[in-house]
Formats: sequence, C-alpha cells, structure tokens
Amino acid sequence: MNRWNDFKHILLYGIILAVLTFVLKWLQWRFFILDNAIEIYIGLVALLFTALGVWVATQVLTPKVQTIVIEKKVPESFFLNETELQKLHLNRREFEVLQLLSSGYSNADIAKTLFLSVSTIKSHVSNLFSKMDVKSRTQAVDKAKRLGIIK
Amino acid sequence: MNRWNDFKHILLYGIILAVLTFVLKWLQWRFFILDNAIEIYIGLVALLFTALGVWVATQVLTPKVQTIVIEKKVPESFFLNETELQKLHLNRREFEVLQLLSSGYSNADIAKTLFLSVSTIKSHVSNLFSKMDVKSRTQAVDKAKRLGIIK
DNA sequence: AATTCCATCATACTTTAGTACCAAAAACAG
DNA sequence: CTGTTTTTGGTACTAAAGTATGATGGAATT
Repeated sequence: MNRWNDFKHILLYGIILAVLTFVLKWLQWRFFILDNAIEIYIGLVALLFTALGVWVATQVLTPKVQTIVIEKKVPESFFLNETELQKLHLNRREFEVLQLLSSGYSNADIAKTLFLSVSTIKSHVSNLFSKMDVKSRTQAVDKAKRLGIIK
Repeated sequence: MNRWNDFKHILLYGIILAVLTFVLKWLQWRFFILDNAIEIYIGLVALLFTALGVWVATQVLTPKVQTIVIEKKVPESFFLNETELQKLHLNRREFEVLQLLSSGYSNADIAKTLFLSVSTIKSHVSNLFSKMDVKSRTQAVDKAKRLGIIK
C-alpha cells in the first residue's frame, strides 16, 4: 500500500518531467528561442521543479510521530476482583443482595427491589454473612470493598 | 520566531538560485556550451531544484504530528473532599464516629474504641444521620464514600 | 454573666437487623 | 430419574440500631 503510494509519486514525477521536456523542445522548435532568453527558461524550470519537490515532499515524507503521555485519572480498577469473588462461593442472589447492601439499602428496601419477602432477604443476608465471615452489613460492605468485589 | 525561520529559508533559496544562475552563466562563457547540450543542463537544474524543494519542504513545513495518547493510571485521589466535609458541619466526634462506622464497627465497638458509653455513640450517630440526611449507618457510609469525605 | 455549642450519658421505646431452624418448590447436574 | 444446590419463604427469638427527650459539665463566644 505504502510502496504503491511512493511509486505513484515517482511515476507522476517522471511523467511531468517528460512532458515539460517535450514542451520545452516544442517551444524551441516552434519559436526559435533566442540564446539570451535561456535563463528565463531555466528560472522557470527551477521554480516549477522546486514547487514539484515541495509537493512530492509533502506527499511522500512520513509524518513525524509524536507520543504524548497523558495522565488520566482512572478509577482504581475497572474490573471487579473475580478471583476473590469466586473464593467466597456466593450465588447470584447473595451477590445481588451484597450490591444493594453496599448502596445502603435496608432489608425491606432490598425485598421491594427484588420483589421478594423480607424473610428471603434475611436468609440471603445471613448466608452471605457466614460465607463472608462477618457479623453485620457494615462489615460485609467494608470487606467487600476492600476485597474489590464491589465498586 | 516562526516568521524569521520561514524568511531565512526563502533568503537561502534566493541566494542558491542566484549562485546557480551565476555558475551557469560562467560555464556558458567559459566553455562555449553547445546548443544541443541545453537539455542536460535543464535536466540538471530540474533535478537540483527538485532536491532543493524537497529540502525546503522538510525544513519549512510543519511536520504532520500524530499524537498517541497513552492513559496512565493515577492513584485515586489521595486527599479527602474537604469542601463537602465542611458543608455537613460535622464536629470532631461525629467525624470520628463516621470513620469507624465505615470500617464496619458496631456502636459497642465504637464505644470501646473511643472509651465512651454506647449511649454517647448513639447520640453522635443520630446527630450524624440527621446532618447527613440519612436513615441508617449503611446509607451514611455509602453517602460519605460517594462524597469522598472518607476513603 | 449569659449564651451557644460540644461532648458526655441516661432512660424508655420502636424498629430493624440478625440467628436458628425449618420447609418446599425450582433449577440443575450426573 | 434422582440427588444436590438454589431460591424462596415462614416462625420465633435475640441483639443491635435508631429515635426522642432530657440532663450535666466544659469551653469558647458575646
């Protein structure tokens, strides 16, 4: 792709060179150009080919790559600690409950959110606590955050 | 600065043009160059000035800058949000209690830690809740963390 | 001296959280 | 199909949390 691009430019350059030479030759033959007008022609050619050189340069030259390192604040970790999560053997519901717990939900709130009875939530919460080896919701939330299993 | 740079190149270009014209003139006078050799000269001039054009282009033209942004992880904010903290008008004790609350401490734990009675802790906790406009310790912890007033 | 705020503690009461034990569908793996 | 795990729910009870109200003493402010 890049090679073809370069080659394209070289080809174009050659064609333009050939055409200009031909035009010059034709002008010489057509108008019997005077010897002392040769400088003007040379000047024109010089100008033209300078322009051509500039154009070729802009097209062919590889751009300078400038690497800028930007320090961006990234939350400590995008991803949850799956390893620690699996160690606890929490099932889907228990994990859901844990997440709501960390949002400050009461058992009644969680029950409403998940369309379950408070009894069920209490069961899940109790099982969650024993699996996490804690004794209260605040401890559970604290531990979960420190382990990185919830954000 | 940039203007002077550009001007410098234009000046250089002019000087080189003048010198080359002079050299050409000198060669014409010195060796009585033949008419049919003119194409060679023109070709040489074309080549030279193309090269010149390329060189000028590389020097003058602003390089195409390809910016690569690399995200760098920066540790979460070291400092607490003092502004939000002051808005709540928490006193020393209430803030202490809040910190212990977020570590999963029960009222009894906090009482033992601060050498106070559970009654006192309950008072502080109640005042804290009304100041923070929450109804439970888990809500308080969640709000405090979201506001960034505790780590 | 009076006022305000902070910190302490108490009592009484209500609500919520948490434990223990049980039970029964539902989902799922062997 | 059978045994296991998950999910659901209940009752009964205990522990802890949370509310309301009041009291006391100290420190700083006016």
